Amino acid sequence: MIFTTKAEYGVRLMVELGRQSAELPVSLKAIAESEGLPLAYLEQIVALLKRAELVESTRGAHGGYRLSRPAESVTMDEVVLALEGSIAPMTCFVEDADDGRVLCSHVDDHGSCATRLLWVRVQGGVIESLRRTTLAELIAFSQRSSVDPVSAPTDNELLLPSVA
Amino acid sequence: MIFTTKAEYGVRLMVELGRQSAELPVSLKAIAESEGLPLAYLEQIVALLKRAELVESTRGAHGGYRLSRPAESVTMDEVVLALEGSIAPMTCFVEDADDGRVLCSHVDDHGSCATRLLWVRVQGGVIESLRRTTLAELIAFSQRSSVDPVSAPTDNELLLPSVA
DNA sequence: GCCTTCTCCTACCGTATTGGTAGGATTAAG
DNA sequence: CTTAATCCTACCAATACGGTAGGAGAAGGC
Repeated sequence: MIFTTKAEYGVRLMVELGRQSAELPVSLKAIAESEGLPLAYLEQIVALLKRAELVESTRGAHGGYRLSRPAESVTMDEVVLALEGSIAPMTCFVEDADDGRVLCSHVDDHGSCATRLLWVRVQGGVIESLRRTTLAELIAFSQRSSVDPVSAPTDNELLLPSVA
Repeated sequence: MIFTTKAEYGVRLMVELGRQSAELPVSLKAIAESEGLPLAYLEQIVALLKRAELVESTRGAHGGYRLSRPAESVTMDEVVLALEGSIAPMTCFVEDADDGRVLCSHVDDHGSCATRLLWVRVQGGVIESLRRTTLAELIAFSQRSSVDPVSAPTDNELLLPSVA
């Protein structure tokens, strides 16, 4: 599995925020109910989004969360990165902050382990497909399928960005 | 993390097999020693590769494993799929064998959950980057960097297939 | 004021998966 | 008949995942 439920719930949370008008904040309770997700867990997840400055909050009664920026300018690699912490294909893929070297258990024998080429490409593929997708696209998609479930697009259709 | 050590060790195992001449089999013990991996664990992993008919084995003394096909014709999506079982971005991404429908906890309210668009694209990105890479490429890469560690290519170089 | 509705913070916890070990049975070469 | 290998299956410790629990602050409504 590539992503955990943090990414799943967090993205759905962002979509729900985007469906509302950007002015008045939405409470987590409302989102938890409409999405059928546990409130206490959503609280932890939204904290990650706030730390990344993807959402803003107002406390107290009638408070809640709203998007910091318009959904069109939010790319999903930002969102998923904030939620998952990193997008690494493999445990050994921990970049050292100093020199950016990729650590690997097999680093002493060869210059770099044989699988490095592969994981770098995979990581690139994931990040690129995330970056090509904006939050606005997901919001449009969710509205489309909720209004008319029958017109749900095929997987092939999904692979092409709707904004060419 | 996208992949487990099964994929890591399994790919390295395939690379080691490819480095040898394809005729005489290589024992797991030799690979375990040269790669510094636990033998008993490698046995389980190579069983996955054998089940997928990516390697063949001969039992008894002087036995071992060898590639079933030339490394040029082996794409890494086959290998990783055999090792990991599936390449799914999310828990809800379990295709039912019957109708291929993607299950999702949120499937009852909307036609499909809002994140489906995103996960389909990510899955496509991963599989595509795996499929563009052949085992032969990894073998060539491992020989290159073991002979001359200094000439290790940059990450940008890695992103482009060496066979255009 | 003070009650309610929110965000915010942190500690805990059951369960499943991961990353192995252990022990043996089977097969073939010398 | 010993040795070197594949094969098979059960077990196990640690970690991460997916939450719960319980509260402490902040802002409106009355």
